[in-house]
Amino acid sequence: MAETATPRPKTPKRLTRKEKQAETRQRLLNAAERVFLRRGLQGSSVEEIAAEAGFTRGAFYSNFKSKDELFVELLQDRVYRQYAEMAEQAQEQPGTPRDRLRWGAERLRDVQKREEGSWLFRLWLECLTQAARDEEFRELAASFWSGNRTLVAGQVKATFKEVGRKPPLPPDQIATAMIALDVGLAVQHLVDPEEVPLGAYVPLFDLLFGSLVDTEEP
Amino acid sequence: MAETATPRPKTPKRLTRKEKQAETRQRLLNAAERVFLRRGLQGSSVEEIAAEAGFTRGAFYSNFKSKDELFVELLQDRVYRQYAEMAEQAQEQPGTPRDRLRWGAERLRDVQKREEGSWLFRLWLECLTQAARDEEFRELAASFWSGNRTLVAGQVKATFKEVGRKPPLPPDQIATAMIALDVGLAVQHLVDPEEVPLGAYVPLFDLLFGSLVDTEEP
DNA sequence: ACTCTCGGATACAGGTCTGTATTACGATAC
DNA sequence: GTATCGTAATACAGACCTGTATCCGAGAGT
Repeated sequence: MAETATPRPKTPKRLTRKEKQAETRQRLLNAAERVFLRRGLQGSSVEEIAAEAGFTRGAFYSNFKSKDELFVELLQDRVYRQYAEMAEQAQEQPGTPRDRLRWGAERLRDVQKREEGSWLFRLWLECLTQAARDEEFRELAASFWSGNRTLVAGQVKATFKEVGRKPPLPPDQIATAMIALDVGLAVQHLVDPEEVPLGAYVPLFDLLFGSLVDTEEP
Repeated sequence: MAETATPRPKTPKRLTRKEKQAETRQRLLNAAERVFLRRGLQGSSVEEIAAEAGFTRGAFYSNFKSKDELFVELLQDRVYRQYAEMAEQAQEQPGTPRDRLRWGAERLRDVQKREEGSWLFRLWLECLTQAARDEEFRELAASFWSGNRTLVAGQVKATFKEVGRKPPLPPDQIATAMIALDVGLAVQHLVDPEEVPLGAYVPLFDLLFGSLVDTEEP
């Protein structure tokens, strides 16, 4: 019904071919995520990924150059989407600096709580391990965290300005510490969810960073 | 010539056979460490490990049941040795609680600085990634960190008692945070040594945890 | 309708890995 | 000196994986 209503005679459905391929690509990416999670990056075979998506290797190789390439694309897609979203919302949070800090901690906690976020974290771990040996992956990880750090550092700086205090350390070092706490808690929670519950996120962020941004000195 | 000089007729050199095998084992472990570091856990083959040690697969299989078993033994051996040493020394550190905190941060930093420690950390990462998918590895990692956490928590508790203050959060949560900071900094440093230098360790630990244990409130 | 194109399937060549089963050789014991 | 024992070497069977090269069939253009 939509076709006849289209006024343009030139491109009624011209994308069908491309669209179909794009869908294949997406199915491969989704399948790859599942396979990577259960086999690891090195442990996954192109064959299994293709099969999981309902294709053969032929489809894979006509869409991607290699397994690594697919992995990088997958990770960038997923991670940037999630973080961009969070960064956006952070800007417009109301309340005192400390409130905003707690809000941020809650969000980081929720990311781990949601299955989707936990998957993502595991993929990151995969990337990290590869990064320990492989320059290309190291740069990927570095550029991602560098961007993140800059972002957080910006917020830290702005916050100190807002409360009219001088940061006790360079903002990017404080940002590094916040990221470190996030990563470190996530790692420990992954390994031992009982002993390191996600509930630890908020009180710890509040305890360690809260006093830095309080308007009042105790 | 040495034989005739031996006074004991019963056990002149009875261990030679066993000792030799023990050496083979050690050589395999050392070789495995090197191979794991350049290929990863999954990426390493039994063949390569054996070859690196100057043996064939035959030697491997008559000493270990599987690659995973060897890995676990390797990691436990290396890690426990290092941490045990540090924990021991920590007990007998002089100075104020804050001094001891800084000393601890310096030690954690130095572990990453020394090549040996950085290797160890990479092996841990390998284990961690495996732990994301494999129950057995998860338990290994969990038990290790659990022990560590208990240890640190004990120190935290004692320190608060010493300065006569009540911990703002349960000691084991604070311990979790300290471990998290260590892990998180190490990870970031691994990926991007320029942006996250090891020099950040001491000031950050001091900033975040120092005020908790000061005898004087500001 | 008639080709042309290209996404995906299939077949193939070559390589690597694991684990076991058998063997050889050197050290111990008698 | 000879028999024994056990460590490590070797041979082998089976599985799996990667890339490439080739083929087929369904949209797209005319």
